Amino acid sequence: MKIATFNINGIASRLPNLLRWLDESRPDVACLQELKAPQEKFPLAAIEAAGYGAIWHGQKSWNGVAILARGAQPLETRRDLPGDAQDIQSRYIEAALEGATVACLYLPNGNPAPGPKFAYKLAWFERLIAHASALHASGAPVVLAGDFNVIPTERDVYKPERWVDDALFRPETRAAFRRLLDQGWTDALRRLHPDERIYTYWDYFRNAWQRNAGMRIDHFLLSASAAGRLVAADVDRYVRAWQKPSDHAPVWIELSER
DNA sequence: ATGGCGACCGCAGGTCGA
Repeated sequence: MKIATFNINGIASRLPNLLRWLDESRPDVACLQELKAPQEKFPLAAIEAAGYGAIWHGQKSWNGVAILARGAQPLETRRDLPGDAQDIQSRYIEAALEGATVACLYLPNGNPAPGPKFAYKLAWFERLIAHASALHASGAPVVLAGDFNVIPTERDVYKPERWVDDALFRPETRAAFRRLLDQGWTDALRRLHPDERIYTYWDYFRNAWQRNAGMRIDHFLLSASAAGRLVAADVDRYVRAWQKPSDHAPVWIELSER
Protein backbone atom coordinates (compact mmCIF):
# COMPACT_ATOMS: atom_id res chain seq x y z
CA MET A 1 0.00 0.00 0.00
CA LYS A 2 1.50 3.29 -1.14
CA ILE A 3 0.48 6.25 1.03
CA ALA A 4 1.36 9.84 0.12
CA THR A 5 1.08 13.24 1.75
CA PHE A 6 1.06 16.50 -0.21
CA ASN A 7 0.53 20.07 0.95
CA ILE A 8 -0.97 21.38 -2.28
CA ASN A 9 -1.32 25.07 -1.28
CA GLY A 10 -4.76 25.61 -2.79
CA ILE A 11 -6.69 22.79 -4.46
CA ALA A 12 -8.36 25.16 -6.94
CA SER A 13 -5.14 26.51 -8.39
CA ARG A 14 -3.31 23.19 -8.02
CA LEU A 15 -5.89 20.82 -9.51
CA PRO A 16 -4.05 20.18 -12.82
CA ASN A 17 -0.84 19.38 -10.96
CA LEU A 18 -2.69 17.24 -8.43
CA LEU A 19 -4.39 15.15 -11.12
CA ARG A 20 -1.16 14.72 -13.07
CA TRP A 21 0.69 13.65 -9.93
CA LEU A 22 -2.03 11.15 -8.96
CA ASP A 23 -1.79 9.66 -12.45
CA GLU A 24 2.02 9.44 -12.44
CA SER A 25 2.71 8.49 -8.82
CA ARG A 26 -0.45 6.40 -8.33
CA PRO A 27 -0.66 6.41 -4.53
CA ASP A 28 -3.29 4.11 -3.01
CA VAL A 29 -3.95 6.76 -0.37
CA ALA A 30 -3.23 10.48 -0.64
CA CYS A 31 -3.39 12.89 2.29
CA LEU A 32 -3.77 16.51 1.20
CA GLN A 33 -3.31 19.70 3.21
CA GLU A 34 -4.00 23.37 2.59
CA LEU A 35 -7.03 22.90 0.36
CA LYS A 36 -7.79 26.60 0.93
CA ALA A 37 -11.35 25.92 -0.17
CA PRO A 38 -14.72 25.78 1.58
CA GLN A 39 -16.36 22.38 1.98
CA GLU A 40 -18.66 22.85 -1.03
CA LYS A 41 -15.82 23.84 -3.39
CA PHE A 42 -13.94 20.54 -3.20
CA PRO A 43 -13.55 19.25 -6.79
CA LEU A 44 -15.04 15.83 -6.07
CA ALA A 45 -16.04 15.09 -9.68
CA ALA A 46 -12.48 15.53 -10.94
CA ILE A 47 -11.07 13.45 -8.08
CA GLU A 48 -13.58 10.67 -8.73
CA ALA A 49 -12.87 10.80 -12.47
CA ALA A 50 -9.23 10.19 -11.57
CA GLY A 51 -10.33 7.00 -9.79
CA TYR A 52 -10.31 8.15 -6.16
CA GLY A 53 -12.87 8.27 -3.41
CA ALA A 54 -12.43 11.13 -0.96
CA ILE A 55 -13.31 12.60 2.40
CA TRP A 56 -12.38 16.16 3.21
CA HIS A 57 -12.76 18.92 5.76
CA GLY A 58 -12.73 22.29 4.04
CA GLN A 59 -12.57 25.85 5.29
CA LYS A 60 -12.92 29.15 3.51
CA SER A 61 -9.57 30.73 2.57
CA TRP A 62 -7.27 28.70 4.79
CA ASN A 63 -6.36 25.24 5.98
CA GLY A 64 -8.44 22.30 4.77
CA VAL A 65 -7.45 18.61 4.66
CA ALA A 66 -8.51 15.58 2.62
CA ILE A 67 -7.89 11.84 2.34
CA LEU A 68 -8.15 10.20 -1.09
CA ALA A 69 -8.22 6.45 -1.73
CA ARG A 70 -7.76 4.83 -5.13
CA GLY A 71 -10.74 2.70 -6.04
CA ALA A 72 -12.18 2.97 -2.54
CA GLN A 73 -14.14 5.22 -0.24
CA PRO A 74 -12.20 6.17 2.93
CA LEU A 75 -14.18 5.39 6.07
CA GLU A 76 -14.03 8.59 8.13
CA THR A 77 -13.23 8.01 11.80
CA ARG A 78 -12.62 11.66 12.81
CA ARG A 79 -12.76 15.10 11.23
CA ASP A 80 -11.28 17.08 14.14
CA LEU A 81 -8.55 16.67 16.67
CA PRO A 82 -10.19 16.13 20.08
CA GLY A 83 -9.56 18.41 23.02
CA ASP A 84 -10.86 21.86 22.04
CA ALA A 85 -14.46 22.30 20.93
CA GLN A 86 -13.75 25.99 20.25
CA ASP A 87 -11.13 25.23 17.60
CA ILE A 88 -12.77 25.69 14.20
CA GLN A 89 -9.66 25.39 12.02
CA SER A 90 -9.77 22.48 9.56
CA ARG A 91 -6.47 20.78 10.25
CA TYR A 92 -7.23 17.13 10.91
CA ILE A 93 -9.08 14.26 9.30
CA GLU A 94 -8.74 10.54 9.93
CA ALA A 95 -9.86 7.40 8.13
CA ALA A 96 -9.82 3.63 8.33
CA LEU A 97 -8.33 2.03 5.23
CA GLU A 98 -7.52 -1.65 4.74
CA GLY A 99 -7.19 -2.30 8.45
CA ALA A 100 -5.01 0.73 9.12
CA THR A 101 -5.81 4.13 10.58
CA VAL A 102 -4.55 7.05 8.50
CA ALA A 103 -4.47 10.50 10.08
CA CYS A 104 -4.01 13.50 7.78
CA LEU A 105 -2.88 16.56 9.69
CA TYR A 106 -1.83 20.14 9.10
CA LEU A 107 -0.11 21.38 12.23
CA PRO A 108 -0.18 25.17 12.69
CA ASN A 109 2.78 27.19 11.41
CA GLY A 110 3.06 29.19 14.63
CA ASN A 111 4.92 32.26 13.39
CA PRO A 112 5.62 34.80 14.64
CA ALA A 113 7.11 33.26 17.78
CA PRO A 114 6.62 33.97 20.56
CA GLY A 115 3.02 35.14 20.39
CA PRO A 116 -0.57 33.87 20.21
CA LYS A 117 0.03 31.92 17.00
CA PHE A 118 2.94 30.09 18.54
CA ALA A 119 0.85 29.37 21.64
CA TYR A 120 -1.86 27.93 19.38
CA LYS A 121 0.72 25.75 17.64
CA LEU A 122 1.99 24.34 20.93
CA ALA A 123 -1.55 23.80 22.25
CA TRP A 124 -2.51 21.99 19.03
CA PHE A 125 0.65 19.91 19.38
CA GLU A 126 -0.36 18.87 22.90
CA ARG A 127 -3.76 17.76 21.63
CA LEU A 128 -2.05 15.78 18.87
CA ILE A 129 0.30 14.12 21.37
CA ALA A 130 -2.67 13.12 23.54
CA HIS A 131 -4.67 11.71 20.63
CA ALA A 132 -1.63 9.99 19.12
CA SER A 133 -1.05 8.25 22.43
CA ALA A 134 -4.55 6.78 22.28
CA LEU A 135 -4.11 5.75 18.66
CA HIS A 136 -0.78 4.08 19.31
CA ALA A 137 -2.11 2.26 22.35
CA SER A 138 -4.69 0.49 20.18
CA GLY A 139 -1.90 -1.65 18.70
CA ALA A 140 -3.40 -1.43 15.22
CA PRO A 141 -1.32 -0.03 12.34
CA VAL A 142 -1.49 3.77 12.44
CA VAL A 143 0.00 6.29 10.03
CA LEU A 144 0.27 9.95 11.02
CA ALA A 145 0.85 11.84 7.78
CA GLY A 146 0.98 15.47 6.88
CA ASP A 147 2.54 18.88 7.13
CA PHE A 148 3.80 19.00 10.72
CA ASN A 149 5.47 22.40 10.29
CA VAL A 150 8.36 20.94 12.28
CA ILE A 151 12.02 20.82 11.25
CA PRO A 152 13.00 17.88 13.44
CA THR A 153 16.80 18.26 13.46
CA GLU A 154 19.62 20.42 12.16
CA ARG A 155 20.13 18.19 9.16
CA ASP A 156 16.54 18.78 8.04
CA VAL A 157 17.11 22.37 6.91
CA TYR A 158 19.60 23.93 4.52
CA LYS A 159 20.94 26.51 6.97
CA PRO A 160 19.86 25.72 10.54
CA GLU A 161 21.40 28.82 12.12
CA ARG A 162 18.94 31.02 10.20
CA TRP A 163 15.94 29.20 11.63
CA VAL A 164 16.69 28.91 15.34
CA ASP A 165 14.08 31.51 16.30
CA ASP A 166 11.48 30.32 13.81
CA ALA A 167 8.34 28.54 15.01
CA LEU A 168 9.24 25.52 12.85
CA PHE A 169 12.58 25.00 14.55
CA ARG A 170 12.39 26.54 18.01
CA PRO A 171 13.37 24.31 20.94
CA GLU A 172 9.75 24.03 22.15
CA THR A 173 8.66 22.76 18.73
CA ARG A 174 11.44 20.23 18.41
CA ALA A 175 10.88 19.07 21.98
CA ALA A 176 7.18 18.47 21.31
CA PHE A 177 8.03 16.46 18.19
CA ARG A 178 10.55 14.46 20.22
CA ARG A 179 7.93 13.71 22.88
CA LEU A 180 5.57 12.51 20.17
CA LEU A 181 8.24 10.23 18.69
CA ASP A 182 9.06 8.90 22.15
CA GLN A 183 5.59 7.36 22.35
CA GLY A 184 7.03 4.82 19.93
CA TRP A 185 6.47 6.35 16.50
CA THR A 186 8.91 5.80 13.65
CA ASP A 187 9.92 8.70 11.38
CA ALA A 188 9.58 6.72 8.15
CA LEU A 189 11.77 8.85 5.87
CA ARG A 190 14.62 8.92 8.39
CA ARG A 191 14.31 5.21 9.14
CA LEU A 192 15.07 4.34 5.52
CA HIS A 193 17.36 7.28 4.71
CA PRO A 194 19.24 8.03 7.94
CA ASP A 195 22.01 10.18 6.48
CA GLU A 196 20.50 11.74 3.37
CA ARG A 197 19.67 15.38 2.91
CA ILE A 198 15.89 15.21 2.47
CA TYR A 199 13.69 18.23 1.88
CA THR A 200 9.95 18.43 1.28
CA TYR A 201 9.47 22.21 1.11
CA TRP A 202 11.21 24.97 -0.80
CA ASP A 203 10.29 28.62 -0.39
CA TYR A 204 8.92 30.42 -3.46
CA PHE A 205 11.42 33.22 -2.72
CA ARG A 206 15.10 33.67 -3.37
CA ASN A 207 15.35 30.87 -5.91
CA ALA A 208 15.06 28.42 -3.03
CA TRP A 209 14.23 25.49 -5.30
CA GLN A 210 17.10 26.18 -7.70
CA ARG A 211 19.50 26.48 -4.75
CA ASN A 212 18.00 23.45 -2.99
CA ALA A 213 17.45 25.70 0.03
CA GLY A 214 14.74 23.52 1.52
CA MET A 215 13.53 21.94 4.70
CA ARG A 216 11.93 18.67 5.74
CA ILE A 217 8.60 19.47 7.40
CA ASP A 218 6.20 16.92 5.87
CA HIS A 219 6.40 13.65 7.77
CA PHE A 220 5.17 10.10 8.14
CA LEU A 221 5.07 8.75 11.67
CA LEU A 222 4.35 5.03 11.90
CA SER A 223 3.09 3.01 14.85
CA ALA A 224 5.07 -0.12 15.67
CA SER A 225 2.84 -2.45 13.70
CA ALA A 226 2.95 -0.14 10.67
CA ALA A 227 6.71 0.44 10.91
CA GLY A 228 7.27 -3.30 10.62
CA ARG A 229 5.74 -3.16 7.15
CA LEU A 230 7.75 -0.19 5.86
CA VAL A 231 9.55 -1.11 2.62
CA ALA A 232 10.12 2.22 0.82
CA ALA A 233 9.83 5.98 1.30
CA ASP A 234 10.76 8.97 -0.82
CA VAL A 235 9.92 12.50 -1.97
CA ASP A 236 8.42 13.16 -5.43
CA ARG A 237 10.76 16.08 -5.98
CA TYR A 238 9.98 16.30 -9.70
CA VAL A 239 6.54 17.74 -8.87
CA ARG A 240 8.16 20.82 -7.31
CA ALA A 241 9.77 21.60 -10.71
CA TRP A 242 6.44 21.70 -12.60
CA GLN A 243 4.71 24.87 -13.72
CA LYS A 244 2.65 26.56 -11.00
CA PRO A 245 3.96 24.23 -8.29
CA SER A 246 3.03 24.05 -4.64
CA ASP A 247 5.91 25.10 -2.40
CA HIS A 248 5.80 21.53 -1.00
CA ALA A 249 6.60 18.30 -2.84
CA PRO A 250 4.64 15.07 -2.26
CA VAL A 251 6.13 12.52 0.14
CA TRP A 252 5.23 8.84 0.11
CA ILE A 253 5.79 5.52 1.84
CA GLU A 254 5.17 1.94 0.78
CA LEU A 255 3.87 -0.58 3.31
CA SER A 256 3.97 -4.31 2.57
CA GLU A 257 0.69 -6.18 2.60
CA ARG A 258 -0.21 -7.85 5.86
C1' DA B 1 17.32 41.76 9.14
C1' DT B 2 14.31 42.29 5.57
C1' DG B 3 11.63 41.12 1.73
C1' DG B 4 10.78 38.26 -1.51
C1' DC B 5 6.35 34.94 -3.99
C1' DG B 6 1.84 32.86 -4.37
C1' DA B 7 -2.87 32.20 -2.85
C1' DC B 8 -6.86 33.73 -0.56
C1' DC B 9 -11.16 37.15 -0.85
C1' DG B 10 -13.16 40.13 -3.79
C1' DC B 11 -12.14 44.16 -6.50
C1' DA B 12 -7.80 46.97 -3.55
C1' DG B 13 -4.88 45.70 -0.93
C1' DG B 14 -4.74 43.27 3.52
C1' DT B 15 -3.62 38.69 5.34
C1' DC B 16 -1.45 34.39 5.59
C1' DG B 17 2.02 30.95 4.86
C1' DA B 18 7.08 28.99 6.37
